[in-house]
Amino acid sequence: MDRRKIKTKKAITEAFNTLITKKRYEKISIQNIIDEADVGRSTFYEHFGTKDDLLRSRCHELFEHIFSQNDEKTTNHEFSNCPFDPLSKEFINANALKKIFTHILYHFLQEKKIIKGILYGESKDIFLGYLRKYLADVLNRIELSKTDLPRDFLTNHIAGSFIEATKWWADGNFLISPINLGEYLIQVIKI
Amino acid sequence: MDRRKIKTKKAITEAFNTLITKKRYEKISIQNIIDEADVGRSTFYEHFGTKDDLLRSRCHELFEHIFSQNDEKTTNHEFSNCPFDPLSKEFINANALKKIFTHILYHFLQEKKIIKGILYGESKDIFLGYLRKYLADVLNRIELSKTDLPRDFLTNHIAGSFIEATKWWADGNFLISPINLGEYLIQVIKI
DNA sequence: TATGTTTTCGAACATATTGTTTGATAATAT
DNA sequence: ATATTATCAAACAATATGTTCGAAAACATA
Repeated sequence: MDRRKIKTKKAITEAFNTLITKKRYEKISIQNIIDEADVGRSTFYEHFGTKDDLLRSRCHELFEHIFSQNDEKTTNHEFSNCPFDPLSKEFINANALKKIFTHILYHFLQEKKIIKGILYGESKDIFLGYLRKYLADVLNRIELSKTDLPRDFLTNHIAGSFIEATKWWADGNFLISPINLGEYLIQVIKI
Repeated sequence: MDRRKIKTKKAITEAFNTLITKKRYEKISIQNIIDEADVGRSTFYEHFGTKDDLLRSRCHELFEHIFSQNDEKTTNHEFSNCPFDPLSKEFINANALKKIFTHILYHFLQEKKIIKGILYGESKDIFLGYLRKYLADVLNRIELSKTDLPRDFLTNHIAGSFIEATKWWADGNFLISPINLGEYLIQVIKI
Protein backbone atom coordinates (compact mmCIF):
# COMPACT_ATOMS: atom_id res chain seq x y z
CA MET A 1 0.00 0.00 0.00
CA ASP A 2 1.18 3.45 -0.93
CA ARG A 3 2.70 5.40 1.96
CA ARG A 4 0.60 8.42 1.04
CA LYS A 5 -2.58 6.40 1.28
CA ILE A 6 -1.67 5.11 4.71
CA LYS A 7 -0.83 8.59 5.89
CA THR A 8 -4.10 10.11 4.71
CA LYS A 9 -6.16 7.28 6.09
CA LYS A 10 -4.45 7.65 9.42
CA ALA A 11 -4.91 11.41 9.39
CA ILE A 12 -8.61 11.00 8.70
CA THR A 13 -9.26 8.37 11.34
CA GLU A 14 -7.31 10.32 13.93
CA ALA A 15 -9.24 13.45 13.06
CA PHE A 16 -12.39 11.44 13.59
CA ASN A 17 -11.16 10.18 16.95
CA THR A 18 -10.41 13.71 18.04
CA LEU A 19 -13.71 15.13 16.88
CA ILE A 20 -15.90 12.37 18.32
CA THR A 21 -14.60 13.08 21.79
CA LYS A 22 -15.56 16.74 21.38
CA LYS A 23 -18.96 16.69 19.73
CA ARG A 24 -21.56 14.17 18.74
CA TYR A 25 -21.43 12.33 15.47
CA GLU A 26 -24.33 14.06 13.72
CA LYS A 27 -22.78 17.45 14.41
CA ILE A 28 -19.51 16.46 12.77
CA SER A 29 -19.46 17.47 9.11
CA ILE A 30 -17.15 16.06 6.50
CA GLN A 31 -15.81 19.59 6.24
CA ASN A 32 -14.84 19.38 9.95
CA ILE A 33 -13.08 16.09 9.35
CA ILE A 34 -10.99 17.24 6.40
CA ASP A 35 -10.14 20.47 8.19
CA GLU A 36 -8.97 18.56 11.26
CA ALA A 37 -7.17 15.94 9.19
CA ASP A 38 -5.79 18.61 6.86
CA VAL A 39 -6.53 16.74 3.66
CA GLY A 40 -8.31 17.81 0.50
CA ARG A 41 -12.01 17.37 0.03
CA SER A 42 -11.70 15.00 -2.91
CA THR A 43 -9.07 13.02 -1.04
CA PHE A 44 -11.57 12.15 1.65
CA TYR A 45 -13.98 10.84 -0.93
CA GLU A 46 -11.28 8.64 -2.44
CA HIS A 47 -11.01 6.80 0.86
CA PHE A 48 -14.56 6.84 2.18
CA GLY A 49 -17.83 7.21 0.38
CA THR A 50 -19.67 8.75 3.31
CA LYS A 51 -19.22 9.67 6.93
CA ASP A 52 -20.98 6.44 7.90
CA ASP A 53 -18.40 4.52 5.87
CA LEU A 54 -15.68 6.02 7.98
CA LEU A 55 -17.46 5.06 11.18
CA ARG A 56 -18.13 1.54 9.93
CA SER A 57 -14.47 1.18 9.08
CA ARG A 58 -13.55 2.20 12.63
CA CYS A 59 -16.09 -0.22 14.14
CA HIS A 60 -14.88 -3.05 11.95
CA GLU A 61 -11.30 -2.56 13.08
CA LEU A 62 -12.28 -2.33 16.72
CA PHE A 63 -14.42 -5.44 16.80
CA GLU A 64 -12.05 -7.47 14.69
CA HIS A 65 -9.47 -6.65 17.30
CA ILE A 66 -11.71 -7.47 20.26
CA PHE A 67 -12.96 -10.73 18.83
CA SER A 68 -9.63 -11.91 17.50
CA GLN A 69 -8.08 -14.84 19.33
CA ASN A 70 -4.54 -13.69 19.79
CA ASP A 71 -4.87 -10.76 22.11
CA GLU A 72 -3.86 -12.38 25.38
CA LYS A 73 -0.47 -11.11 24.26
CA THR A 74 -1.56 -7.76 25.55
CA THR A 75 0.56 -6.32 28.31
CA ASN A 76 -2.44 -5.63 30.52
CA HIS A 77 -2.55 -8.48 33.07
CA GLU A 78 -6.16 -8.04 33.96
CA PHE A 79 -7.13 -9.23 30.53
CA SER A 80 -5.67 -12.64 31.16
CA ASN A 81 -8.33 -13.31 33.76
CA CYS A 82 -11.02 -13.13 31.15
CA PRO A 83 -9.88 -14.71 27.92
CA PHE A 84 -12.31 -16.35 25.58
CA ASP A 85 -12.11 -18.21 22.35
CA PRO A 86 -14.58 -16.71 19.89
CA LEU A 87 -14.19 -19.64 17.56
CA SER A 88 -14.91 -22.34 20.09
CA LYS A 89 -17.95 -24.54 19.55
CA GLU A 90 -18.58 -25.32 23.19
CA PHE A 91 -21.78 -24.44 24.94
CA ILE A 92 -21.82 -21.32 27.05
CA ASN A 93 -22.87 -21.21 30.67
CA ALA A 94 -23.26 -18.25 32.98
CA ASN A 95 -19.61 -18.24 33.93
CA ALA A 96 -18.38 -18.35 30.35
CA LEU A 97 -20.77 -15.55 29.47
CA LYS A 98 -19.43 -13.43 32.29
CA LYS A 99 -15.90 -13.90 31.01
CA ILE A 100 -16.89 -12.87 27.52
CA PHE A 101 -18.66 -9.76 28.74
CA THR A 102 -15.79 -8.75 30.98
CA HIS A 103 -13.30 -9.31 28.21
CA ILE A 104 -15.17 -6.99 25.85
CA LEU A 105 -15.61 -4.40 28.59
CA TYR A 106 -11.86 -4.30 29.18
CA HIS A 107 -11.36 -3.44 25.54
CA PHE A 108 -14.00 -0.74 25.71
CA LEU A 109 -12.32 0.71 28.76
CA GLN A 110 -9.05 1.01 26.88
CA GLU A 111 -10.65 3.37 24.39
CA LYS A 112 -13.25 4.80 26.68
CA LYS A 113 -13.14 8.37 25.42
CA ILE A 114 -13.86 7.35 21.86
CA ILE A 115 -16.34 4.67 22.88
CA LYS A 116 -18.30 7.13 24.93
CA GLY A 117 -18.40 9.59 22.04
CA ILE A 118 -19.63 6.95 19.65
CA LEU A 119 -22.30 5.77 22.07
CA TYR A 120 -24.49 8.79 21.34
CA GLY A 121 -26.86 9.59 18.53
CA GLU A 122 -26.56 8.08 15.09
CA SER A 123 -23.15 6.57 15.58
CA LYS A 124 -24.50 4.53 18.46
CA ASP A 125 -26.74 2.49 16.19
CA ILE A 126 -23.95 1.66 13.80
CA PHE A 127 -21.59 0.73 16.62
CA LEU A 128 -24.19 -1.37 18.39
CA GLY A 129 -25.12 -3.03 15.13
CA TYR A 130 -21.57 -4.33 14.92
CA LEU A 131 -21.52 -5.37 18.55
CA ARG A 132 -24.77 -7.25 18.09
CA LYS A 133 -23.43 -8.99 15.01
CA TYR A 134 -20.24 -10.14 16.69
CA LEU A 135 -22.11 -11.19 19.82
CA ALA A 136 -24.60 -13.25 17.86
CA ASP A 137 -22.07 -15.94 17.03
CA VAL A 138 -21.20 -16.36 20.67
CA LEU A 139 -24.73 -16.19 22.03
CA ASN A 140 -25.96 -18.85 19.66
CA ARG A 141 -23.82 -21.27 21.62
CA ILE A 142 -25.97 -20.81 24.70
CA GLU A 143 -27.82 -23.97 25.60
CA LEU A 144 -31.57 -23.48 25.40
CA SER A 145 -33.40 -24.37 28.61
CA LYS A 146 -36.79 -26.01 28.56
CA THR A 147 -38.70 -22.77 28.29
CA ASP A 148 -40.79 -21.93 25.26
CA LEU A 149 -38.77 -18.81 24.55
CA PRO A 150 -37.72 -18.44 20.92
CA ARG A 151 -33.96 -18.54 20.53
CA ASP A 152 -33.77 -15.20 18.75
CA PHE A 153 -35.80 -13.53 21.47
CA LEU A 154 -33.38 -14.82 24.08
CA THR A 155 -30.22 -13.87 22.24
CA ASN A 156 -31.68 -10.47 21.46
CA HIS A 157 -32.47 -10.02 25.12
CA ILE A 158 -28.97 -10.92 26.25
CA ALA A 159 -27.26 -8.80 23.61
CA GLY A 160 -29.64 -5.98 24.44
CA SER A 161 -28.92 -6.28 28.13
CA PHE A 162 -25.21 -6.11 27.50
CA ILE A 163 -25.66 -3.08 25.30
CA GLU A 164 -27.87 -1.28 27.79
CA ALA A 165 -25.44 -2.04 30.58
CA THR A 166 -22.57 -0.69 28.48
CA LYS A 167 -24.45 2.54 27.81
CA TRP A 168 -25.27 2.83 31.50
CA TRP A 169 -21.61 2.31 32.27
CA ALA A 170 -20.45 4.93 29.77
CA ASP A 171 -23.08 7.44 30.92
CA GLY A 172 -21.65 7.10 34.42
CA ASN A 173 -18.12 7.61 33.06
CA PHE A 174 -16.98 4.01 33.57
CA LEU A 175 -17.04 4.28 37.33
CA ILE A 176 -17.00 0.58 38.20
CA SER A 177 -14.60 -2.04 36.89
CA PRO A 178 -15.31 -4.36 33.96
CA ILE A 179 -15.36 -7.26 36.43
CA ASN A 180 -18.01 -5.58 38.56
CA LEU A 181 -20.19 -4.76 35.60
CA GLY A 182 -19.83 -8.33 34.39
CA GLU A 183 -21.10 -9.49 37.77
CA TYR A 184 -24.03 -7.12 37.69
CA LEU A 185 -24.98 -8.51 34.31
CA ILE A 186 -24.90 -12.11 35.38
CA GLN A 187 -27.10 -11.23 38.33
CA VAL A 188 -29.90 -9.86 36.18
CA ILE A 189 -29.75 -12.24 33.24
CA LYS A 190 -31.50 -15.59 33.54
CA ILE A 191 -29.61 -18.21 31.60
CA MET B 1 -57.57 27.99 19.86
CA ASP B 2 -57.95 29.25 16.36
CA ARG B 3 -59.57 26.81 13.97
CA ARG B 4 -56.83 27.47 11.41
CA LYS B 5 -54.13 26.58 13.89
CA ILE B 6 -55.80 23.30 14.73
CA LYS B 7 -56.20 22.46 11.07
CA THR B 8 -52.58 23.12 10.18
CA LYS B 9 -51.28 21.27 13.20
CA LYS B 10 -53.42 18.31 12.25
CA ALA B 11 -52.31 18.47 8.64
CA ILE B 12 -48.67 18.49 9.70
CA THR B 13 -48.94 15.63 12.17
CA GLU B 14 -50.91 13.54 9.71
CA ALA B 15 -48.35 14.24 7.04
CA PHE B 16 -45.71 13.05 9.47
CA ASN B 17 -47.67 9.90 10.22
CA THR B 18 -47.95 9.16 6.53
CA LEU B 19 -44.30 9.80 5.79
CA ILE B 20 -42.89 7.86 8.73
CA THR B 21 -44.60 4.70 7.51
CA LYS B 22 -42.95 5.16 4.11
CA LYS B 23 -39.40 6.19 4.88
CA ARG B 24 -37.17 6.56 7.86
CA TYR B 25 -37.06 9.70 9.93
CA GLU B 26 -33.67 11.01 8.82
CA LYS B 27 -34.70 10.80 5.18
CA ILE B 28 -37.78 12.93 5.76
CA SER B 29 -37.04 16.60 5.08
CA ILE B 30 -39.14 19.48 6.30
CA GLN B 31 -39.79 20.13 2.63
CA ASN B 32 -41.34 16.66 2.39
CA ILE B 33 -43.54 17.35 5.37
CA ILE B 34 -44.89 20.67 4.16
CA ASP B 35 -45.45 19.25 0.69
CA GLU B 36 -47.40 16.33 2.11
CA ALA B 37 -49.28 18.55 4.56
CA ASP B 38 -49.78 21.20 1.89
CA VAL B 39 -48.87 24.11 4.12
CA GLY B 40 -46.45 26.97 3.62
CA ARG B 41 -42.88 26.78 4.75
CA SER B 42 -43.12 29.59 7.26
CA THR B 43 -46.32 28.10 8.61
CA PHE B 44 -44.48 24.97 9.64
CA TYR B 45 -41.95 27.01 11.54
CA GLU B 46 -44.70 28.85 13.39
CA HIS B 47 -45.82 25.55 14.87
CA PHE B 48 -42.58 23.64 15.31
CA GLY B 49 -39.05 24.86 15.65
CA THR B 50 -37.46 21.76 14.20
CA LYS B 51 -38.31 18.33 12.90
CA ASP B 52 -37.35 16.89 16.27
CA ASP B 53 -39.85 19.22 17.90
CA LEU B 54 -42.58 17.69 15.80
CA LEU B 55 -41.53 14.20 16.78
CA ARG B 56 -41.31 15.11 20.44
CA SER B 57 -44.78 16.55 20.27
CA ARG B 58 -46.07 13.27 18.83
CA CYS B 59 -44.27 11.24 21.49
CA HIS B 60 -45.59 13.41 24.26
CA GLU B 61 -49.16 12.95 23.09
CA LEU B 62 -48.75 9.21 22.71
CA PHE B 63 -47.23 8.60 26.12
CA GLU B 64 -49.56 10.96 27.92
CA HIS B 65 -52.34 8.88 26.46
CA ILE B 66 -50.80 5.55 27.38
CA PHE B 67 -49.90 6.54 30.90
CA SER B 68 -53.14 8.36 31.63
CA GLN B 69 -55.46 6.65 34.08
CA ASN B 70 -58.78 6.87 32.32
CA ASP B 71 -58.29 4.78 29.24
CA GLU B 72 -60.10 1.65 30.31
CA LYS B 73 -62.96 3.38 28.53
CA THR B 74 -61.50 2.06 25.32
CA THR B 75 -63.72 -0.23 23.31
CA ASN B 76 -61.04 -2.89 23.07
CA HIS B 77 -61.92 -5.53 25.68
CA GLU B 78 -58.48 -7.02 25.81
CA PHE B 79 -57.20 -3.88 27.46
CA SER B 80 -59.35 -4.43 30.50
CA ASN B 81 -57.29 -7.48 31.43
CA CYS B 82 -54.21 -5.36 31.91
CA PRO B 83 -55.05 -2.06 33.51
CA PHE B 84 -52.62 -0.28 35.74
CA ASP B 85 -52.65 2.82 37.82
CA PRO B 86 -49.60 4.92 36.96
CA LEU B 87 -50.16 7.10 40.03
CA SER B 88 -50.30 4.30 42.56
CA LYS B 89 -47.63 4.17 45.23
CA GLU B 90 -47.72 0.43 45.79
CA PHE B 91 -44.71 -1.77 45.26
CA ILE B 92 -44.49 -3.67 42.04
CA ASN B 93 -44.01 -7.40 41.81
CA ALA B 94 -43.48 -9.56 38.74
CA ASN B 95 -47.18 -9.88 38.04
CA ALA B 96 -47.80 -6.16 38.28
CA LEU B 97 -44.86 -5.54 35.99
CA LYS B 98 -46.25 -7.94 33.44
CA LYS B 99 -49.57 -6.11 33.43
CA ILE B 100 -47.86 -2.79 32.90
CA PHE B 101 -45.80 -4.10 30.00
CA THR B 102 -48.77 -5.76 28.37
CA HIS B 103 -50.83 -2.62 28.75
CA ILE B 104 -48.24 -0.51 26.98
CA LEU B 105 -47.80 -3.13 24.27
CA TYR B 106 -51.51 -3.05 23.50
CA HIS B 107 -51.25 0.66 22.90
CA PHE B 108 -48.23 0.18 20.65
CA LEU B 109 -50.11 -2.45 18.69
CA GLN B 110 -52.93 -0.02 18.02
CA GLU B 111 -50.57 2.27 16.18
CA LYS B 112 -48.16 -0.33 14.99
CA LYS B 113 -47.43 1.13 11.57
CA ILE B 114 -46.34 4.45 13.01
CA ILE B 115 -44.56 2.87 15.96
CA LYS B 116 -42.56 0.64 13.68
CA GLY B 117 -41.58 3.63 11.54
CA ILE B 118 -40.46 5.61 14.55
CA LEU B 119 -38.45 2.69 15.93
CA TYR B 120 -35.68 3.20 13.37
CA GLY B 121 -32.79 5.60 13.23
CA GLU B 122 -32.79 8.95 14.92
CA SER B 123 -36.46 8.97 15.81
CA LYS B 124 -35.95 5.79 17.81
CA ASP B 125 -33.78 7.54 20.38
CA ILE B 126 -36.25 10.32 20.95
CA PHE B 127 -39.15 7.89 21.23
CA LEU B 128 -37.27 5.59 23.57
CA GLY B 129 -36.15 8.54 25.64
CA TYR B 130 -39.79 9.28 26.36
CA LEU B 131 -40.60 5.65 27.05
CA ARG B 132 -37.70 5.44 29.46
CA LYS B 133 -38.81 8.59 31.23
CA TYR B 134 -42.38 7.43 31.69
CA LEU B 135 -41.26 3.95 32.74
CA ALA B 136 -38.88 5.34 35.34
CA ASP B 137 -41.68 6.45 37.64
CA VAL B 138 -43.18 3.00 37.60
CA LEU B 139 -39.95 1.06 37.90
CA ASN B 140 -38.84 3.02 40.92
CA ARG B 141 -41.67 1.33 42.77
CA ILE B 142 -39.97 -2.03 42.39
CA GLU B 143 -38.87 -3.43 45.73
CA LEU B 144 -35.12 -3.87 45.84
CA SER B 145 -34.01 -7.39 46.74
CA LYS B 146 -31.02 -8.05 48.94
CA THR B 147 -28.54 -7.89 46.06
CA ASP B 148 -25.88 -5.25 45.86
CA LEU B 149 -27.17 -4.00 42.53
CA PRO B 150 -27.54 -0.23 42.30
CA ARG B 151 -31.15 0.81 41.83
CA ASP B 152 -30.45 2.77 38.65
CA PHE B 153 -28.63 -0.16 37.10
CA LEU B 154 -31.62 -2.37 37.77
CA THR B 155 -34.24 0.05 36.47
CA ASN B 156 -32.10 0.74 33.45
CA HIS B 157 -31.84 -2.96 32.81
CA ILE B 158 -35.59 -3.52 33.03
CA ALA B 159 -36.46 -0.50 30.90
CA GLY B 160 -33.79 -1.58 28.43
CA SER B 161 -35.13 -5.11 28.31
CA PHE B 162 -38.61 -3.84 27.60
CA ILE B 163 -37.28 -1.57 24.88
CA GLU B 164 -35.22 -4.30 23.25
CA ALA B 165 -38.17 -6.66 23.36
CA THR B 166 -40.37 -4.04 21.76
CA LYS B 167 -37.87 -3.53 18.94
CA TRP B 168 -37.63 -7.28 18.47
CA TRP B 169 -41.42 -7.43 18.34
CA ALA B 170 -41.67 -4.61 15.78
CA ASP B 171 -38.87 -6.07 13.64
CA GLY B 172 -40.88 -9.28 13.43
CA ASN B 173 -43.99 -7.30 12.48
CA PHE B 174 -45.80 -7.79 15.78
CA LEU B 175 -46.34 -11.49 15.21
CA ILE B 176 -47.13 -12.54 18.76
CA SER B 177 -49.71 -10.98 21.08
CA PRO B 178 -48.94 -8.37 23.72
CA ILE B 179 -49.81 -10.96 26.37
CA ASN B 180 -47.31 -13.42 24.95
CA LEU B 181 -44.56 -10.85 24.75
CA GLY B 182 -45.32 -9.79 28.31
CA GLU B 183 -44.85 -13.39 29.38
CA TYR B 184 -41.58 -13.69 27.51
CA LEU B 185 -40.34 -10.62 29.32
CA ILE B 186 -41.23 -11.88 32.77
CA GLN B 187 -39.41 -15.09 32.00
CA VAL B 188 -36.11 -13.37 31.30
CA ILE B 189 -36.20 -10.60 33.88
CA LYS B 190 -35.14 -11.39 37.42
CA ILE B 191 -37.09 -9.29 39.87
C1' DT C 1 18.68 8.35 -12.41
C1' DA C 2 14.80 8.14 -15.51
C1' DT C 3 9.95 6.83 -16.37
C1' DG C 4 5.35 5.88 -15.88
C1' DT C 5 1.81 5.40 -12.33
C1' DT C 6 -0.74 6.76 -8.32
C1' DT C 7 -2.21 9.99 -5.00
C1' DT C 8 -3.22 14.42 -3.50
C1' DC C 9 -4.83 19.05 -3.90
C1' DG C 10 -7.65 23.11 -4.54
C1' DA C 11 -11.02 25.21 -6.78
C1' DA C 12 -15.15 25.21 -8.92
C1' DC C 13 -19.67 23.32 -9.60
C1' DA C 14 -24.53 21.59 -9.17
C1' DT C 15 -27.78 20.32 -5.81
C1' DA C 16 -30.21 20.18 -1.53
C1' DT C 17 -31.50 21.59 3.00
C1' DT C 18 -32.37 24.73 6.80
C1' DG C 19 -34.25 28.57 9.00
C1' DT C 20 -35.62 33.61 8.47
C1' DT C 21 -37.87 37.55 6.56
C1' DT C 22 -41.32 40.12 3.93
C1' DG C 23 -45.75 42.06 2.85
C1' DA C 24 -50.02 40.71 0.92
C1' DT C 25 -54.23 37.96 1.71
C1' DA C 26 -57.64 35.50 4.06
C1' DA C 27 -59.91 33.49 8.21
C1' DT C 28 -61.31 34.25 12.74
C1' DA C 29 -63.18 36.17 17.17
C1' DT C 30 -65.80 39.58 19.41
C1' DA D 1 -67.77 45.91 11.27
C1' DT D 2 -63.33 45.77 12.92
C1' DA D 3 -59.14 44.46 14.92
C1' DT D 4 -56.48 40.46 15.46
C1' DT D 5 -54.28 36.42 14.01
C1' DA D 6 -52.79 32.75 10.80
C1' DT D 7 -51.39 31.63 6.38
C1' DC D 8 -48.91 31.96 2.16
C1' DA D 9 -45.40 32.46 -1.53
C1' DA D 10 -41.22 34.10 -2.69
C1' DA D 11 -36.88 35.37 -1.83
C1' DC D 12 -32.79 35.08 1.01
C1' DA D 13 -28.34 33.71 3.43
C1' DA D 14 -25.93 30.01 5.17
C1' DT D 15 -24.32 25.47 5.13
C1' DA D 16 -23.55 20.74 3.58
C1' DT D 17 -22.93 17.10 0.13
C1' DG D 18 -20.80 14.83 -3.53
C1' DT D 19 -18.52 15.35 -8.22
C1' DT D 20 -15.24 16.91 -11.61
C1' DC D 21 -10.88 18.65 -13.42
C1' DG D 22 -6.14 19.45 -14.40
C1' DA D 23 -1.85 20.43 -12.25
C1' DA D 24 1.64 19.15 -8.96
C1' DA D 25 3.83 16.06 -5.96
C1' DA D 26 5.09 11.45 -4.19
C1' DC D 27 5.81 7.01 -5.35
C1' DA D 28 7.52 2.22 -7.27
C1' DT D 29 10.35 0.15 -10.37
C1' DA D 30 14.04 -0.84 -13.19
